[in-house]
Formats: sequence, C-alpha cells, structure tokens
Amino acid sequence: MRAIDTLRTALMGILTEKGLAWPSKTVIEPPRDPRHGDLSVNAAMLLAKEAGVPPRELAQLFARKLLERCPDLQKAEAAGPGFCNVTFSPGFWQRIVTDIEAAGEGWGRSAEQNPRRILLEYVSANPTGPLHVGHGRGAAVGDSLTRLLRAVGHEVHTEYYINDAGRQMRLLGLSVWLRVRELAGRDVVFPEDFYRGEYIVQLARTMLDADPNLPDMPEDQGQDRCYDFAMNAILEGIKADLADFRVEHQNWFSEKTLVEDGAVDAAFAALTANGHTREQDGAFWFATQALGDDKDRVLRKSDGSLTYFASDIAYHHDKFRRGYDWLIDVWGADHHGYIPRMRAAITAMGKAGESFDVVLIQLVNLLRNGKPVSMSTRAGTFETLADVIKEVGTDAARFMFLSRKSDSPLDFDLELVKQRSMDNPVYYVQYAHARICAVLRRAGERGITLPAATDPRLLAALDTPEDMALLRKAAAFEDMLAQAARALSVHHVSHYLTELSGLLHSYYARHQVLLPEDEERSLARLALLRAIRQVLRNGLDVLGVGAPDAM
RNA sequence: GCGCCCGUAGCUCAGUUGGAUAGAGCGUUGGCCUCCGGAGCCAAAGGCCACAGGUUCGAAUCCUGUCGGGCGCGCCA
Repeated sequence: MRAIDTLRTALMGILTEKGLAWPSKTVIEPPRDPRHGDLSVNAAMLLAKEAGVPPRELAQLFARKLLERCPDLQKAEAAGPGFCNVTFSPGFWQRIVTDIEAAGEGWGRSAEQNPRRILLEYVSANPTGPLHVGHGRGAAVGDSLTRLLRAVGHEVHTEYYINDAGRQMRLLGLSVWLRVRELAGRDVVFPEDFYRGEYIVQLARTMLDADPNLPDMPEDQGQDRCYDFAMNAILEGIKADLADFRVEHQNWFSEKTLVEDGAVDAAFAALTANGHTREQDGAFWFATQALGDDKDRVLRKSDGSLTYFASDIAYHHDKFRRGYDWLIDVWGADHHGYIPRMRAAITAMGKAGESFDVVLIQLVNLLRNGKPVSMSTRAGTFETLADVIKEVGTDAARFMFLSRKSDSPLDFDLELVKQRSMDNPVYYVQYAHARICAVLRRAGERGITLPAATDPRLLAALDTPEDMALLRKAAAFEDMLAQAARALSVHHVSHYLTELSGLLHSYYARHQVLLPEDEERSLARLALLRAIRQVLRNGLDVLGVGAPDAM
C-alpha cells in the first residue's frame, strides 16, 4: 500500500538520523479501530530500551518528525502504550480512485521481489470414478491459489497427477469386467472391495454394446480392455467437470510414464548417491527416519513391485528436474501423515525446506437441510461435483469452498448455498458489483458520461467518512493479496471482498450517488463506485467467481 | 500408545510472523422503501477466546500440562 511505503520511508529516515536500527519486528498496519488513524506503527515500543527513552515519549518524537517530513500526513500522534498513529490527508486517499483507473485489471497485482517458478499440483484424484464435492474443494482452492500466486508475480504451472499404475486402477478394470460379464448373463462373484457405483454398470453396458464378444475374451485381456476404456472415459468426465467448475490444469501427468521414462531409476539413484537407501529383507528402503519421519519406508517391495511412495518421489524429483523451484501440493487432509516422508525425500534430493509446501484440504460435510448426505465412491452413494454444480452453480460452490480456511472442515449445505442470504456471501458480493453496474447504467440513461480518467480536482468531493472507508479499503487490496499469497490462504480474499461489499452497501444506503443538483459530486461518486467495481472484479477474478452486471 | 490439526457470541466462522476496548454473518429484538436495485441499510442484546500455569511492556495468538473433538500411524494408494 502506498500509504505504508510512504510512512516506512519517512520513519527509516528518522531512525537513521537518530542512529537507531530498523527493528525487524516493526509492524506498520491499519489499526483495528479506525479512530486510531489510518496507520499504526509499533516501532517506539520496540526501540524504547535501546534508545533509553520511554516508549510514549519516543512515539511523540516520531510523530513530530513524521509531520515535518510527510506533507501527505494530516495528523500524527502517540497513543496507547507507545503506538504512533498517523492519519493521511483526504487528498492522499482520494488519489486512489485515479490510481485504480490507471491500473485497471492490474490493480492489486504486484511484482514479487523474489518471483519463483512454481508447480502447483492439485486434485490428482484417482480416475476410478467421478469427482465428488471433496475434490471440488481441492479444485477450487488449487485453482484460486494459482490465480493468487500469479497475481503477486510468481510463475505458476498447474498439473494433475494421474495415478494410473496402481492397485486401485486394476480394481477398476476388474469391476467393469465383472459387470460386463454379469450383463452378459454370466455367473460372477464380486470381491469385497470392488467399485459399486452405477457409473461402472453404465461403462460396462457401453462396452458390451460396442463389442458383444467382449465377455468371451480371456480374463486378463478383458480386464485390460475394461481398465483402459473405463479410465479414459472417467478421465474425460473429470476433465469436463473441472472445466464446468472453471478449473484448468495445464498438464496431465501420468504415473505410468514415470516408470517408462526411467524417472524412478533416476530418483533412486539420486537418493542412493546421497547415502539414504539400503537393501534389507529383500526390499529397497529409504532411510526417512533420519530426516524427520517416524520410521524408514520401503520403495521397492520384496515382490519387486514399487510402492506408491516410490513413484511419488520420482514424480517430485522430476518436477525439480523440469526446473521448478517451488512445489506446492494440494492434498486431502487425511494424507497429512504422509508429509514428513515426502519432506524427507525433498531433503534427500538436496532441496531446501522452502521448496516444498503442502496445502491440506479438510473434509467437506455435504448436508441437505442440515442432514448429512453420505458419500462413498465404492458404495456409489455419493454426490458428485457435477451434481452439486448443477444444483447450486459454479459461483456459489466456489465461493463457499474459498470462504473458509482450507484446513478446517466445511459444512456444505446444499439448501443453504442456494439461499440468497448472508449465510451465502457470494450473492452479497455479486450484488455489490451488480448494484454499481446499475447505478452506472442509470447515470448513462440520464446523460451523464464518466470519462475514463477522472479529473483529480473533482475527487475532493469524496469527503465523508464513508468515502474514506471505501478508499482505504480499496487501497489495502494489494497488501491483502500479498499476505494471502504468503500464507497460501485464499480465504482472506473472500473475507476482504465481503468487507468491501459491506462498505459499498452502507455507502449506497447512506449517500445518493446521482445528485441532480450537484453534477461534480455525482461525477466524483460515480468515479469512486467505478473504482470499487474494479476492485471487486479483480478480487472475484482471483477466486474464479463471476462478476455479473445484473442479477 | 505416538504424531498432526482443532476448541473464539445461541449457530456457522474470521482474527494466530504477539499489539490498544476480541470481529462478521445467521438467528433474536426494534427501526428504514415518495428517492440511483430492500438479494440492501441502521441499532440493540449476546464473550472467563475449552481449562490451568508460564514467557513480557503487552497473549485468542508463543511455551508446558489437562480436558474435549477430528485425522493419521502398511513391503496400501
């Protein structure tokens, strides 16, 4: 925020003058209570001991010096235990309007001083069935996080890892195969853990219709055919669902290809070169315990096959090999126990801790009118993401997923998400946007034309407390994005938008924008609203939620 | 048993790199449509931030312990 930069620069000058170092714990931020001014600094409390001056007194000194140095400051005073609170002149805030006009879609975007090349992997659900709501949450968070990290200047690529080499997939082939045989009237025995979903039967029927001789194929070949067909069909369905949910993966990465390309061998070699592996009991082990894990882990089982962990290591090794320096994985929270061993692998590859992060996605409790809707892929009684999108819409579903901390459980009540109340803030935010559009439309009907760049002299008319509140909030947008990106926490964006919308609605209720008697003030207010609309749009864009002109 | 996460208003949740009098929505109560979109606004009531210690100028936030809840602890994926 420009205000923070201004204050920081001035304060640094003062400290240098006094021979004091800039304390690393210095915080410059808008205080909770707006009566304490626009910004608050805690430096005096941190420096009191070193300077040999009581904090209050030091804060008073800072206040005096700041007023001398910054013409944009209207007020600066010591307060509380030793805070230094400053208030900027209205003109300083009013300029935000023209700043936003100039930046447009770029408002809020920043150029990270240390941009990184990120590979963000998310969803990555086994293609054994359609995506359910839980996957939807991960999809929304992963996609929005991508937008957020790009907005602050990182280079982000997105990827979906297809577990097409494991036992689950063989089970899928078997499940379809058995259904095919069943449909053909053969006697079949279903194992305990096969996939029971209705979609399996449909796949089987499609296959049988296309090739009536299928059930007579040899068992192995038949299962392979079924596996192939089913996986591709399901994968296509997943891609379609994600597209409907406005979620895009730039690359779909197959686990199988890792083995075929020798990536597993390469990763094993890297671990072995660093002395982290051993043969024992006929298996190939990775000594993760020395790197913070609970116990060592097997990579190649004594029967010769690879563990899931083995190919996952190879996958992450491959990501680094492709030139990424920050790997972010979005996982279901039930995998949190897997983090230490993955982290151990990253360390064993010689990579720093900052080069790997996991964003955990907690469970989604799907409810209808407060009562749980049961979900189980195998039993086939789940609500699919596609069904949920169809029922509540992409915008409402995404906003709901993105409005809570991703690692705490979320109650998703289908009836509630359809409701147009504040239980469901997506409408509150979208309404704020549509409302501004309506006023601008009405202004046009009345023959008022708003130039693309507002004359700064007009902005002095934005002089009420509600004007100031909106301007300050709009000014804080960039910092909010940067902070959310740093914390990998998209929900800050939703909260910000809800707050900004609240200020807009208050403003609207309190101040008439189109004033027939006062054209200059009307123009100033219209310019303000248009600027706020831009902020709302940019914020909603980070969430991947639409900004409708009318509702 | 061990590990990770969590416990904030009646309900659902923000706030946790330590900051001033702990916030929002829903719900409850009471107001606001001659006027730009009432999917909105204004106001009131509602709290020992699970509990007990500790660290310091200062703790919902950091440390220790207790209680309560979720999840994870395979040569499964």
